[in-house]
Amino acid sequence: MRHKDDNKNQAICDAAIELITKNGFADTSMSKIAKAANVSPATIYVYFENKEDLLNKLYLFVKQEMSAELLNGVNSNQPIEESFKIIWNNFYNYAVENPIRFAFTEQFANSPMIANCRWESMEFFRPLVELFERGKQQKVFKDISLEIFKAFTFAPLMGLIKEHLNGEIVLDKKALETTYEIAWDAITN
Amino acid sequence: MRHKDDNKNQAICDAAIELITKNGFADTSMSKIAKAANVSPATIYVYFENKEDLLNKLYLFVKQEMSAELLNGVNSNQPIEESFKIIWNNFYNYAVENPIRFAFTEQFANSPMIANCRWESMEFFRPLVELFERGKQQKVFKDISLEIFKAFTFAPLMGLIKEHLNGEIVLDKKALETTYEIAWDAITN
Amino acid sequence: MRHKDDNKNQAICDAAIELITKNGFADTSMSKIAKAANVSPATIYVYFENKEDLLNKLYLFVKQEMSAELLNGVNSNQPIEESFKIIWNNFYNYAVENPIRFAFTEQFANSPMIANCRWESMEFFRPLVELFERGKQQKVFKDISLEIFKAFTFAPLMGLIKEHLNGEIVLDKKALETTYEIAWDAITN
Amino acid sequence: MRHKDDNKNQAICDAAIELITKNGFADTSMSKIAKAANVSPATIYVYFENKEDLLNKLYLFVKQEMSAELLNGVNSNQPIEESFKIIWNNFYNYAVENPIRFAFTEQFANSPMIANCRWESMEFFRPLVELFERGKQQKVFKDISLEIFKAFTFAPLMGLIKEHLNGEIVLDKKALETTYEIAWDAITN
DNA sequence: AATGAATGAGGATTCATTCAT
DNA sequence: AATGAATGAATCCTCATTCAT
Repeated sequence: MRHKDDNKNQAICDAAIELITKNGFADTSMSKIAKAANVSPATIYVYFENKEDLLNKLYLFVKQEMSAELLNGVNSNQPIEESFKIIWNNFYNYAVENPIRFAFTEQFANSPMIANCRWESMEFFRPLVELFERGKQQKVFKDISLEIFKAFTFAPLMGLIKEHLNGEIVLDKKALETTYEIAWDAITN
Repeated sequence: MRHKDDNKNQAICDAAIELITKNGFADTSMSKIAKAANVSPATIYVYFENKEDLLNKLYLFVKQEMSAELLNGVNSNQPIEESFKIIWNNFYNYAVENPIRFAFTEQFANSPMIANCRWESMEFFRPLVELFERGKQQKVFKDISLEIFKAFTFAPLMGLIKEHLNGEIVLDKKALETTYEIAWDAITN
Repeated sequence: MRHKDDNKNQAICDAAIELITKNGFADTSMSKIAKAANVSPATIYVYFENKEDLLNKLYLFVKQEMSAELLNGVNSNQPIEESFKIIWNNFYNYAVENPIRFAFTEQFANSPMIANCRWESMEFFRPLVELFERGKQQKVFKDISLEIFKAFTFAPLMGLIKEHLNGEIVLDKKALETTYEIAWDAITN
Repeated sequence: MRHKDDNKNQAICDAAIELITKNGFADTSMSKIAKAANVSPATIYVYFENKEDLLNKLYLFVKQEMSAELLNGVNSNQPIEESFKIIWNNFYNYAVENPIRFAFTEQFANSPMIANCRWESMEFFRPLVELFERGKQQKVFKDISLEIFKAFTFAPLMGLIKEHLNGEIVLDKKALETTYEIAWDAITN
């Protein structure tokens, strides 16, 4: 018996993410993924039940990876603002260093495929939610809902990053700092 | 020569938007659109060159319709804030009253299909851009770029509306007001 | 608008029946049928919903055709025996002249695909059932069920015809006559 | 060298027969057989050369088993009629107690897969043929061919059993007796 | 203008089989 | 002997589009 080849699995995932990001869901077929991954179409079905399963696992995988990067350097002994700023920069860095994966999650999140798969319900985003709660308790953050919090922190950041990656604007460190300040003011007392 | 039938055109557009929003691009074929519009597949090609053309025209059509609604009641003699607030509420009302069209544009905007089709380059969004410029000149708005302006006004609002339409939160008039205030503070001096 | 081409329909049916008879269900794919019928695979789906639909319609079509041939020359004013003998010979002639269609129905009838599709429930076989009932009333036939009647008339005949068509035996007019007499004796008082 | 495992062989055969009977040849793949037999697909190829080999061996295996049951209690010192009646009842009992295997052989026999595999050529059915010859010599049976003999004995019986197993009729001991009498009369002087 | 028929190309998935352990 | 991984070929079917009317 052969054992499953982790390289193959990774090759399939990478190929799928890249193709989807470049050409969209509609134009990304299992055969194309297979070809890009240098694998037989049938082999994909050794690792994933079907296309939907592949897509879902892909999304979860990237989100998980992203969340790990996001929380890099964060701990609960830091002042709220320090943690927040680290996350803010981590987010920017992850997106800029992994533009394809970032674009992939954005496209995925806005498709009807995973309407029911909420951000904060994911285990690996919990630390972020807890940070927010702690900030509220410490009266650092305004008394607003998590959703409004996100709406004035990550939503603007993500929008700007998208435009940056599309080449529509340049979001350099300085612009990032400006944006950070506006966001911070918007959510703090 | 007979005239093209506006009803048919409209039926095709409506069917396409609804199907795409409900099932995604990948599951929306020309035949399905035709069937949903009570029209022959061949008929679609009387009104649109091909699928890509249909999709693009669809997007432009909805965006145009949306922009008209957005500016409803706005004129350049009003104070900046009044105009802005009207637009803010128009946006909310349009999205809530046309959830399918709103979801359609969101899905479309995040797909690679129209990466090169910028918002403010569209003729019909010009009044909004002009309002922003006027606000900056009058020192009402901070001296920030249009993109940052959007990032702290429409981006948060759209995110919250999406969650509202998905049933994840309730964005009532009161919550809308709260959000408005945060946004207004974020972009004004 | 083009109108449906009866030749195409017929070509598909003929090709399907021939392939199935020659190679069996398992080896008869839609593409092979299409190729044999000189038609695109997609064209089959203009005439039939899917493979199952094609197969069922095929079976009904052949059975109907067969029943029409069977009753050729039969009328309710004839003596029972005359009618019966005509049907007997019609059956033989049909099978010998249409060996492929005959083999097709036999293969089909013994597959689990149409377990629920009973012979005599088909409208077009009714006259045969009625002949049997009349014969019983007139005390020509024994007082047995329709199933037993079939078991000693058509079942033996079909079995022998199959062997004849397979080249295992020769069922000439004389042997047919012998068989007829045994069958007739078996079911009559 | 380890021995081949008879349990595995049996499990594969049973699974194959059941699946084919339930779903037909077309829907019975090697993987499905393997899964149903709790065995790896590759394991099947330890016991059988390929799919065709498996199917043929399956058919022969069941036929052999069946013939052994058929002749149970028969010996050449009995009167012809006694032997015949025993076989008749054995047949019925086998079919009713092994409906799946019985249905399997029927389906198989009517498919083009084994068109060339004649009944009486099989070694294990020889005693039955010999009984027939002896009956003819003793002038018990009519002077008819083996095929006609079968046509009025086993063919009717098999047809009725099939309908019985399909739930279309009830073939109880009494009906079986009636049928037996008709058959016996049909083939005896 | 409008349309159902027609189609080659391609969709997702499963096939029978072999490989490497 | 036994097996899960691996696969090219084939499965059914749908696609975007064009044709003929």
